[in-house]
Amino acid sequence: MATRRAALEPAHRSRRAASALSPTVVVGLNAVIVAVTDEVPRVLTISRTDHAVAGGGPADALPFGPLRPEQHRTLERGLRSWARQQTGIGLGYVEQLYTFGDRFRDPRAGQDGPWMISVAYLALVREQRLAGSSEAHWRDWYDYFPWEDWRSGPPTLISETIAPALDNWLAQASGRPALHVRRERRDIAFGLHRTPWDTERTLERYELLYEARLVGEAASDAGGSALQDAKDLGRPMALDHRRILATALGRLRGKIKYRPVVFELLPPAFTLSRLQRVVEALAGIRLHKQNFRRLVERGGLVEGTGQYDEETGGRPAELFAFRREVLRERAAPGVRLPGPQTRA
Amino acid sequence: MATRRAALEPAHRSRRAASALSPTVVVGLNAVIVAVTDEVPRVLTISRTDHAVAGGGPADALPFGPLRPEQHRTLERGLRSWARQQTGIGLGYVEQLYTFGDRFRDPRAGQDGPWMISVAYLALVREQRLAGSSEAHWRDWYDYFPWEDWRSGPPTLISETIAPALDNWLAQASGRPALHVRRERRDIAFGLHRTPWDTERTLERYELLYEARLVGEAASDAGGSALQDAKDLGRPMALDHRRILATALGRLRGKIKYRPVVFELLPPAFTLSRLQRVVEALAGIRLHKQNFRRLVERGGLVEGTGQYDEETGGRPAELFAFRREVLRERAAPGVRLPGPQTRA
DNA sequence: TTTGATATGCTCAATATGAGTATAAGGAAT
DNA sequence: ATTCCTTATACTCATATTGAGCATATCAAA
Repeated sequence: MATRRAALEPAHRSRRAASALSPTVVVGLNAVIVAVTDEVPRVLTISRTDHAVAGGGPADALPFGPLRPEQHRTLERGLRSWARQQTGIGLGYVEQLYTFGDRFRDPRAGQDGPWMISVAYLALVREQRLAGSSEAHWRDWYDYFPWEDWRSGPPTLISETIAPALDNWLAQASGRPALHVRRERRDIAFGLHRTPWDTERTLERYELLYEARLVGEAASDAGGSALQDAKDLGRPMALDHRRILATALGRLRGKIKYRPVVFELLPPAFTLSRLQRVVEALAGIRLHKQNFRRLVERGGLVEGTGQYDEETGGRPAELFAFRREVLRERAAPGVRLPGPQTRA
Repeated sequence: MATRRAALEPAHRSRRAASALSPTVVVGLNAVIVAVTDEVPRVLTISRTDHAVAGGGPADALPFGPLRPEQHRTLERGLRSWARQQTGIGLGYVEQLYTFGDRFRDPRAGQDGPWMISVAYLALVREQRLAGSSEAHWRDWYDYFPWEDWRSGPPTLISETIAPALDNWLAQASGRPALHVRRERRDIAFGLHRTPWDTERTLERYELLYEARLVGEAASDAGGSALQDAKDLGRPMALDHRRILATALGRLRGKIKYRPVVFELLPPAFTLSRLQRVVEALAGIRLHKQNFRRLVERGGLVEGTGQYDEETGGRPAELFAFRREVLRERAAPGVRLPGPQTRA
């Protein structure tokens, strides 16, 4: 309420002045809605035909809508509202990801378009059927980032396509220092030349590919046609939505290690194998089974329920549940990852 | 409100159309600028008299300014520009923190005010003299969060003031389940009842104190006078700036562990003791010296320069430098913290 | 009852960590 | 020059924690 003698204060004047100085900005809200089923991490996308994309065809987009100050009491509520409208899903766990503000976000608008900034959120849900009408689909996250899935070993896509293409990009560096910088970025991002693969550098990798014009969006953003020169690695998305998706993947991969967020993707009771498969799906690597089990069990993250799942096809597996008390006991209660599995 | 769709503005058609759908939002940019000197972590604040604060007096504020789409090419550039203008400092390392969007951010505005969202950034600098004119000051971070500094043991402030006050807040819970929730929040946030102190839960702690009306802002936001009933823990700030600061502290405490950001706060060459003191200042705890040294040295994070600092007052200390190659070698190259020091 | 799945237990060497003790190398006080 | 302080740096050692894998249990299907 206007308790603070708002109307009379000079501050009021200055506010009007302020907004005269700061023209309209449209705040967009984007949702990255994630679920995992059958070992595949999925993200909820909308087919949008009304967006200017390379080729003019429809493109995958994230659920999205502008903030409506008069309706949405907070950013997060606005986001939930848009998500429900466009996908029929009510979100549970939601966290803010990042705010993207780049004048050239929307290639249609150009210099004169309204400034658009996007506040992106990550939401975790248990997969559910999508309510009728919409054009929403669950898609395999790795359709967009095929190079991120190392569960069956180092992707040949990297060694056969990406690495050579980046060599080319390297060669285009102007000057020795620039070359050195590019080489280091490449090696660190893609784990080349005895650098370890870091599962969390998803954004760095996507942005590197963008810069090297190896993803479709790079060509179309620059006004060119995507279909000709770009190698088109992975499935493209509308606007900068794939960048947002890359941010989300990296964040989620990091977060599962120190906060018990995986459980948002699982039913209340689950087998340790299932838990492991969900973690593997997100992290994009395989883990040593016995050590994984030791880590989550002895780390106090889960506890057996005494119930068993008979559907395993082998020895029945005990059903476990998230152990809430761990929040009191450990400072960073997440699924610590054991070293990756070496042999089959 | 006059601010809505400022009709006289030279707005482009497209922008006007867009803003018909989504009314004006002012995007604010806030900077948390951090430096560490002499074992004290400092934050750069501005004394603002023109803000409505409890008591009407001047309050500390973060460097702040609205986004100016026509001038600022990106959010980050806008931020740098405001920071330079208000503090005279050119920022180096900058990272986005969080976007706060809460209709009631500015208590003066109330329901009818323009929606204001704030994009907050964290910047790390080496402390420097402040250019003349401004009302900028370096302030001890712990002036705002005295309960966060555990370097000389568990603060008596917690046991003597906060814990009892929170007991009171507990008692006000309505119903058994609510009580249980509050008790768990309290214990986890403040490390009470054999729960460990988690240095990174700074935001949780501040928000808990806010909810329990133990910080000045809580009273003034609700329209009351701060000075009477609130215990006024720590120095208050304008608007929700202390919440932003709490977010920054938590983020920084987390980040030093897996990214080599501390070095942004240090000169190129430093002794291990100095490095340790900076880390301790940020983390708010003391660390075991020999183990700290082992961790950073054998972790490949630093390398000796062969130079020595003679000013130690004891045996001269070797000067070390950040070892860039570590970025290639380790996935999460940060200053891992050894267990806290137990004895003096 | 054998085979093929899984699940779950257990071992053992290699590292890493927590918590010190011991020694080195300065300056200041005696 | 010797004795104290002071800070830096080296080394130790018992105790976890990890990586890697073998071994056993328990189901279904052949």
